Amino acid sequence: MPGNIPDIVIGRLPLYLRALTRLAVEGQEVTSSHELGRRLGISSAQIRKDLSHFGGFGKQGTGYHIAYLVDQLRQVLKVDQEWEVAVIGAGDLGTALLHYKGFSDRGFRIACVFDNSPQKIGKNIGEYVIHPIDEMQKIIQERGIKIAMIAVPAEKAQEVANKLIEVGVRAILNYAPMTLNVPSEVKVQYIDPVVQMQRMTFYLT
Amino acid sequence: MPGNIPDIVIGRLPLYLRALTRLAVEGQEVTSSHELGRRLGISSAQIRKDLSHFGGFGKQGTGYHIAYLVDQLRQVLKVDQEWEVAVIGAGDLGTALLHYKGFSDRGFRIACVFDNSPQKIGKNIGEYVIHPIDEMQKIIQERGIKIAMIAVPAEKAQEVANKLIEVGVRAILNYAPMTLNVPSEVKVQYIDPVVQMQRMTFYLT
DNA sequence: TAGATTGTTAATCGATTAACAATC
DNA sequence: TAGATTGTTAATCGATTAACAATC
Repeated sequence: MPGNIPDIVIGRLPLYLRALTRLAVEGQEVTSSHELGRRLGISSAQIRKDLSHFGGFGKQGTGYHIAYLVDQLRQVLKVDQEWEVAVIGAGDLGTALLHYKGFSDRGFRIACVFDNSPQKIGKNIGEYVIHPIDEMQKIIQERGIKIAMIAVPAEKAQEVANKLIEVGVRAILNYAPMTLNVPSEVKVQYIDPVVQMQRMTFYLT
Repeated sequence: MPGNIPDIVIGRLPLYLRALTRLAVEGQEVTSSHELGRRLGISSAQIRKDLSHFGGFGKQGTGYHIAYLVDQLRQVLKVDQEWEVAVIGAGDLGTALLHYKGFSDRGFRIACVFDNSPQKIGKNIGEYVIHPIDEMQKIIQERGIKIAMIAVPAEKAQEVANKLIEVGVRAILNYAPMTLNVPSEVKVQYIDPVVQMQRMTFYLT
């Protein structure tokens, strides 16, 4: 199925899931493509079209049962399980990621953290011990970890990525401000706050 | 000019700028749409088309002079100046943002930080003093700040955004995991690492 | 039943790519 | 000159939207 579904559709599903979860927390049980669209700034037609790639989740006349749709979307996105994630880099950003409480109920759990600084190796951050980067490949391979977050300086990011891919990592969230070169079977997502701010300044007067 | 240029084109310019800056650091003086495209995983035709919206920056047969193109892109994106940015929320994430050194040479400077916790107000983070959130509107208005980063819990994000917009903020980088409701003259960009990871798990076997 | 909303088809809209004349 | 690469046009491709029959 993945083969014929546009990536741009997959990209919106997590937003639907997030908004639906929020509606559920607010105590609502049923919603419609119109209501969801209004909340997300997306047309109702697009939401129905997107969802229709995966099946008929709604009922004519009434809409979508939120708990059911959440469950289905979790299955589609494969976050009805908990993925172990490795964090590379224990600077300010790595530390913030380790402290972040928002991963666990959305399908992810940070499993380990690595850094190359002798001052940091062996130290604790919350419940985590910082491992030396030399042990990165061994540990990731042993645990079968498929997802990593790169929070190292830009100059080291490509090298780290290569090593991760070598031992089976297939999804990388890259916080380093540079484009990574990876084989086609590896997915990369980027977070660079400066890029996102530069996308807005153009519109400022 | 902004009116007729697709937003998706604007979205790629910061990536071009970032890659070009990197090439310059590596000591290169000239590049081509092919080389840039290879680095970014974008077709050369698309790069030429995107740039052509703003003028002819290259020379047939030779390509683009990097320093010149960097300069032009900075002007287009309006990051040939330094924008003051307000940070709302001084938790782990806010702290990481305040410590981050990568803003200043790309057009931004954090000007002030706000939090509502009595334990944090008045404390220092690096060179910054944490201001009470009650002073947020006054300070932002006085300084004429147009850009803010929201790093508060999801439940508070909409309220904070409303207050920011009230006093003139026109660009928001939202780290809270929720979609904001804003008037059309305000730009919002989102950073939610979980959303980005959920965009990759779909493709994992 | 009357009203509401889905899932889907066809039409529209917009973005990407291919190709090439111009020219450095 | 020969080779390379731009800027631009036209063709292709893909995504969004409008509309509506089906039906809860």
